[in-house]
Amino acid sequence: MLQPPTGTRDFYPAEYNRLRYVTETWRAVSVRHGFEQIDGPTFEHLDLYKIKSGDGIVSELFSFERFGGEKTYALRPEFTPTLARMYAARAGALPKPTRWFCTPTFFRAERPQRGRLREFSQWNCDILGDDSPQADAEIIACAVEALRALGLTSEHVKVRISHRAAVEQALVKRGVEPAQLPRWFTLLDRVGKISNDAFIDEAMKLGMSSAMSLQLISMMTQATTFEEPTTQVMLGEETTGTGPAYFKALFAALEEQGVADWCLLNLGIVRGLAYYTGMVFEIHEAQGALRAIAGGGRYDKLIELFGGPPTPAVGFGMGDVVLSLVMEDKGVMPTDAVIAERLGLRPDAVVISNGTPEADAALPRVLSALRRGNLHARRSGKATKNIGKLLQDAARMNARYCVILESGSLATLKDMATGAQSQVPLGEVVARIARR
RNA sequence: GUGGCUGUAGCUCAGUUGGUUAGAGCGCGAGGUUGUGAUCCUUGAGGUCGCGGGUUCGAGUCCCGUCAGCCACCCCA
Repeated sequence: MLQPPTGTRDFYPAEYNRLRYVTETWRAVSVRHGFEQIDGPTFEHLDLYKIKSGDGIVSELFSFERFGGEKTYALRPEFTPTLARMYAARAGALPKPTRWFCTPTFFRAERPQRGRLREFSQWNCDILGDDSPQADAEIIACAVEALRALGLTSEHVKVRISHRAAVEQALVKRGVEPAQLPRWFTLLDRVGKISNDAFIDEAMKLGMSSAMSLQLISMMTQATTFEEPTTQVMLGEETTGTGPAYFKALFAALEEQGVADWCLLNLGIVRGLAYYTGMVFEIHEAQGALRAIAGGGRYDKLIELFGGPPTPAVGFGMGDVVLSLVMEDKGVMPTDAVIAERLGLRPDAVVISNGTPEADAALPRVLSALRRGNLHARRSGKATKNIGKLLQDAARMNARYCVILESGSLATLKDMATGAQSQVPLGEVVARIARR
């Protein structure tokens, strides 16, 4: 049997509904938070992705040339370059701030694993043209509210927040030269993955004492709430100037938006490469299982890099794969029937015949009258004339009503939830089932 | 991309030290009984045992390769 390509998924109806449940929740939450939906091409010029990520990105992409063509394209592995390109092209005409979201599919040529596929859906939410801590908090709150809407709680998942300036400050304070900072960020990203001894070895090669390194490890691995004294001490000690003031404002805004209890300060969240300029965050399962559900932060230099005007920006991405796994692990993924109902897919009526020629003849007419009346109407695909089995089929379809045709003019209308039945002339069936 | 584990029906799994036409439950289809979602009875379809080689008189079972899934690296935009 032919298999789908590595790391891709077939979506049969139940799986497709689960995906839609997630993506439609993303969309609804985005709209409620004042974001407008956009989209771009599924593939871009390969060079677009080198601008932000360098040549090293190429091996992670699905890139291709058209037969006989000369240009090299790549399936989109992320949205930010497209967003930056689109924003830069019309920056002068766009409102400040601009709030955009999208929920498309992306493609990465990585080796698949649990929670990591080669094709996935990802929600992106960005605020462009607003450099305030309130904007940072709104971005975090929007991500959290989607998780809340999907049934997750602050017990299930945690937002871990860091700030590049705070981490840089901590490094500089321990004698690190600014030119060495990129190498340090790479090393800090490995805290927890390599042993403390291995970390200290590497740190000593970069010229830091083991005592200082231990302090650093401790700071990077602590995840504390904002109220905790250690947090205040850490922020007071490790950051200067706007640092403590920034976090105070951020936390106040998170508090105002009712998501502060989901959030922790964890300076160990470095978020890989260098285009983040300020606050960075990741959302993880509370015990640290799986990969990040979402990640994002502030990238104030990126729009310029893509040829636009200087524009502060903050945003995040949230993929469907890890999120769905966490929802299933936490038992908050609704049943197929509940999802179908929430998506508006529950049949209003299933029409069945009692097997007489008159009723059989009336069935198609009743069915199409219901459909013309803007109702979701089905018939059973079963060949049997057994009323019990046909009702069972209607129950399986989770229909609101079953219309049992008794003759060419009369039907029994059964409310499938209550079991209540009544006799109804065929001409009144649509009106009786119509929702008010 | 590197290394390891796994692979029997749509799903969950049986399948003796290699031995006849590879099984079960659920699900799916058809029929029967009861004019009401249940129960029960009968019955059908669906597998070249992931795929391809090899060893053997004989391979679902052993070996190699390959593909896919999972795990650890890597990466995480």
